[in-house]
Amino acid sequence: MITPLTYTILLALADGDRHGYGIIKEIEARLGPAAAPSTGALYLALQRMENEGLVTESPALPGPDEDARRRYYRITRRGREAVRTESARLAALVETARQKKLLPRRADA
Amino acid sequence: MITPLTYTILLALADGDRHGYGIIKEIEARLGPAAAPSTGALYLALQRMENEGLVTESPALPGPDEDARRRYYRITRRGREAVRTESARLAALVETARQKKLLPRRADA
DNA sequence: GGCGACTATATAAATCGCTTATATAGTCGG
DNA sequence: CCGACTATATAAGCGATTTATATAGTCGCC
Repeated sequence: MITPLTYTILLALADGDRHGYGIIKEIEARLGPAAAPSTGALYLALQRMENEGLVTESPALPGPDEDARRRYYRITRRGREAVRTESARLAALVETARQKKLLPRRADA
Repeated sequence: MITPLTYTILLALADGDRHGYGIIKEIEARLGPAAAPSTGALYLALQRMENEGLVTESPALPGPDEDARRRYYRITRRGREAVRTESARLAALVETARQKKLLPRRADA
């Protein structure tokens, strides 16, 4: 089981490479500011995830009109497997929550 | 944000009081053996959750044909709020995963 | 008659990830 | 000139889970 932060980061990287700060912005945009990790949590998590083989630093360098400090990350095959597996697990939890009437279901009570 | 284990336990208690071991069995039945916590994790989590006001020990005693060692737990109003809020958060994550094509959507590619 | 598996609760030690705080540094707007 | 934003990074501390262990009754199997 991957951690919630690991999952959120993998989800942010699922549709394209991003740099650390850009990951935070992607999470804010998709899930709201409350879901976004602090910089401390993010960069630590990226290091750990690189060691675990879930992401790699991409060789791409920042373009001339981008901030030169940026470091880009890419999801690996293992990372994609992990985010798929975890997504299925969460979908099962949400389905259980619906069965127990904790969430509204479309066209239902 | 509640922890994954806290969420799973609250979900198991959402539709009725259960004793500790019964919570494990409920999780196994709904989500598979891999999702079930160890006894160590469970009883520690129940203590913590009782301190946080998410569950209370119910005054109900085991019936004559039940194991006398059982201790029953009930979800509180705060616990129910917490599990609802977290369910909505997870549903948003799953929806994002679907948008990023990490999960099949019913009648869709 | 003993052994393993199941039911049932509980605690201790250790690990590990996150939180909070801090550091550096350039750019932009008021 | 100061605060906010972009951007990455590390340190110290906290807290939850993992793993291991303990106790104890019942049941089925060999």
